[in-house]
Amino acid sequence: MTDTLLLIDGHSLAYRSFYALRDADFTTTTGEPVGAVYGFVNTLASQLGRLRPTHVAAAFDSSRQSFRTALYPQYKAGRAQTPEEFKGQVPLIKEVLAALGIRSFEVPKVEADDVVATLATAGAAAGMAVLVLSGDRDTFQLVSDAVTVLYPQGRGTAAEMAEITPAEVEARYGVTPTQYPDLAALVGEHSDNLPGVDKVGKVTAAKWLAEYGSLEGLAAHADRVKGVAGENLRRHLEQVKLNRQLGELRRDVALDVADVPLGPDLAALRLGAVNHQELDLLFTSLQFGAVKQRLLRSGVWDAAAAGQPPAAPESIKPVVIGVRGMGPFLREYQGQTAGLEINGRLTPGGGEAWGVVIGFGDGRAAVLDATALDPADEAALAAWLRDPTAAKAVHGTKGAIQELRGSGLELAGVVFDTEMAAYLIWPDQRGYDLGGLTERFLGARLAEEERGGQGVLDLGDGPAGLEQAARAVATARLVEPLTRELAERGATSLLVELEQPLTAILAAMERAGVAVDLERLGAVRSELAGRVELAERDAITALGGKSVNLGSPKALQEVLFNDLGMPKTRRTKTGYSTDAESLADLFKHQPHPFLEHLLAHRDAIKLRQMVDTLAGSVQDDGRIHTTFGQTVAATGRLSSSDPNLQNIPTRSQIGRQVRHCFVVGSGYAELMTADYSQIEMRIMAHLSRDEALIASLGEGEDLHRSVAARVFGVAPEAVSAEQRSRIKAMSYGLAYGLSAYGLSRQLGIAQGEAEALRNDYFARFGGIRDYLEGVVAQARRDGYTQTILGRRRYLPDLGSQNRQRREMAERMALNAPIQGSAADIIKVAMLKVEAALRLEGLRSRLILQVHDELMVEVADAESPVVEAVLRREMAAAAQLRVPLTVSIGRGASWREAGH
DNA sequence: TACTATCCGTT
DNA sequence: GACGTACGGATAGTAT
Repeated sequence: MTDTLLLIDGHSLAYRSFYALRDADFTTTTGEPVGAVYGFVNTLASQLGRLRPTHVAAAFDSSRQSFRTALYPQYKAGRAQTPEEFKGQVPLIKEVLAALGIRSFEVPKVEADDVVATLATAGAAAGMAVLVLSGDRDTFQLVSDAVTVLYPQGRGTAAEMAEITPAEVEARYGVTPTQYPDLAALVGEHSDNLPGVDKVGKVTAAKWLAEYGSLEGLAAHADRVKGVAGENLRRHLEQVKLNRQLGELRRDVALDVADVPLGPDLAALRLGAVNHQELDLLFTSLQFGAVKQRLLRSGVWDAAAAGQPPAAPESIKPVVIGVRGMGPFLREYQGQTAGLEINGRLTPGGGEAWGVVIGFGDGRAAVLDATALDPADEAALAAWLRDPTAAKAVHGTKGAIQELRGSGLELAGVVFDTEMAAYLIWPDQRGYDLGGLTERFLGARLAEEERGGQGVLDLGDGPAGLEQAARAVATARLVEPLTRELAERGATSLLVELEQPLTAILAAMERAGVAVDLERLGAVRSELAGRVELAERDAITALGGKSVNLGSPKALQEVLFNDLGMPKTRRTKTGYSTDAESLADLFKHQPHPFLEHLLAHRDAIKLRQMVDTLAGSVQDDGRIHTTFGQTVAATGRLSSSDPNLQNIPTRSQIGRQVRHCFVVGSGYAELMTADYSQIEMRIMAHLSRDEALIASLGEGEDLHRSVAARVFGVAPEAVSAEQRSRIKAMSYGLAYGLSAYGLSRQLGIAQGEAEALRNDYFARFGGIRDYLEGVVAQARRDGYTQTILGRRRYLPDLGSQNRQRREMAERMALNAPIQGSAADIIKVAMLKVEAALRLEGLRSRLILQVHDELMVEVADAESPVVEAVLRREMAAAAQLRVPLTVSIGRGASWREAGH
């Protein structure tokens, strides 16, 4: 099988993509233009899939200056300036290529074409089939039996690629590829600012070359050429010779690939492993949702892997043993950490397990059908699973706990969660699939199921269960490299002492759930449904009977900006914004009743939908069981989903009615919530050591009033409501990296006024200013921010040339230590509270966490001691330079227990 | 059916 | 032209 080398003229392809998509307003939500990157990657994806190369490289121009401009300063003169939006995208393209394991070359003083020519020549000499992807006809001189140029036909990124073979060059130009530069020199190239011979096009040029063999031959006999064209030739001969010299591609460019006697080391260009982490990160920031799948679907990396054993990842092909051998098998590996993989399914607050796979680093695995074990085996398995001294590694412990628990099995002794470890290493990633970790850390791939089936496992040595077995083995093998990686980042104790112990608590909280009063929920629903109808009727009336889909931003734009002729609002990707803030602005200018009814409708319909979802989430036990995400939020917070119980309304009256539907369950006396008061400002005080802020956080003071008093230089009692609310917005804004502009908008004041407020604030709280400046500087230096427990967030964009990306990263740097430290603290508190509740032998249980708040379902008569536990343990979760204060609420519903 | 865009709830 | 973090989730609209 011949190796195929694909060479990409990066600049040419990127430029085409740029112009093809520049009018499409192809930007991220932060406004960064990414059309060229998108077009490039898509073209790459389709061409890789079609051409299936084994080796790939790309070349870029290093600058406009090259040996050609040195020879002929007017070379390519007159071309428009390279647009800035384009320049900014080239590094991104290179980053994508790098993540895909594709080398990019950029060599000073030569153009991308010369690099391509050098590699093409070397590839052909090495017996490879060479494909050159370029929109520059100069590359036609490279065409040979071994080298084919793929030349885009027409515009756009979906353009067909013509395959330029020697025959195709002949057909198009009537010359051989070797003669092509001679022809080009005669005809000239307008875009390169190279004038050709007047009256000479490709037909005449080809005729001459056929007659004299080459430009050299033609020049030697120029006097014999007849007609006006002949005269023009003689007059322009020097220019033609120069053209020829400039058009010749260099094939001897020194490249930073190890040179072997015959040229560059092409083995280095072989497709290898994709850096999924890097790629995911890039595509997330570029907001390329589906592009990765399209890319990887081409399968060339898989092909590369299969075709070349030494460099390619090997498959983990476990040796699967049968159930009968389980006992001896486990004894054999006593003391070693087992990889545990559960075959099962999750349900709200629980799950079920039907298969258990136990694998070890040496590649052997036991595949057990949990539903068909004989009693002795079942007891042995259950004992092993719950044995805290039998060390296990699991990818996603919480899921395993829930599935096993649903089948009556207890899990203990998990010493390492590979998913959690990966999260602590790269908290910004979207997900942490085991296959990706296996590739990244083991250079191997998971063996795939050979027969279609999930479901019940075959016993023993059949192919079924192979994938699970491979996953168990991979999990065991990942422990060592991940442990090393964690240690290097100082995250070992976060994993072992914080996150892993927390997992069991979260599992129990999910299992417990929150009781719901469905009757009450139904009443709220009715009220909301009434509001929806009323608002809809009123809205239509306000439009004079015209019916419109109030849920469609597009339809609303039509009504607002065309029918009603309202002034245009903030621009969005698809038109003009119709969000609540914009509508409020419109109402100020033009108080049309439609706007009010629209807002009322939106509120009501959203809430009604939320209520419906909640009602639908109530399980047979009358409770809602959320799922907590422990490896989702980049700052270290938990997330909640299916349903999300961390965004239940609390601000509006009707919203609080929804909270009133979450109630204490039967067998319990009341709900108790415990909030950290202003935890983010306390962390700010701790981290900044600002004396004034520390003083403002003294016992029993109203923080915002106290800060306002200091900023405005008045007594706390003299602070007006307005002053207090401005300072509150200012304080919280700071923790998020707020700008003067943002502050002015939020407070509805002039930007200058906001600026002045900010200056006053910092004049009194200089420590905060110094801290905030320092935190960004340090993050830029270290590459990451850190929380009080050493949780890191890596922010490579702090060094970005792109201002929007950089400023976004700066705000993340400001916020991550604060939000993340708060997350650390409440996680510690959860461990301490749980331990104390168990120690005191209480039946009360943690059931919810909402970032700075814990909810406990309190058993009869336990209320005082639970309150004491919450106050004591939450306050003791961290020793800051200011006290951690906790406020407690209690009642029969969340609303009553709330604050 | 899968994905993006917009909007909005919480902290 | 953008301009406060971190999420989950709904609907509408479009692409496949």
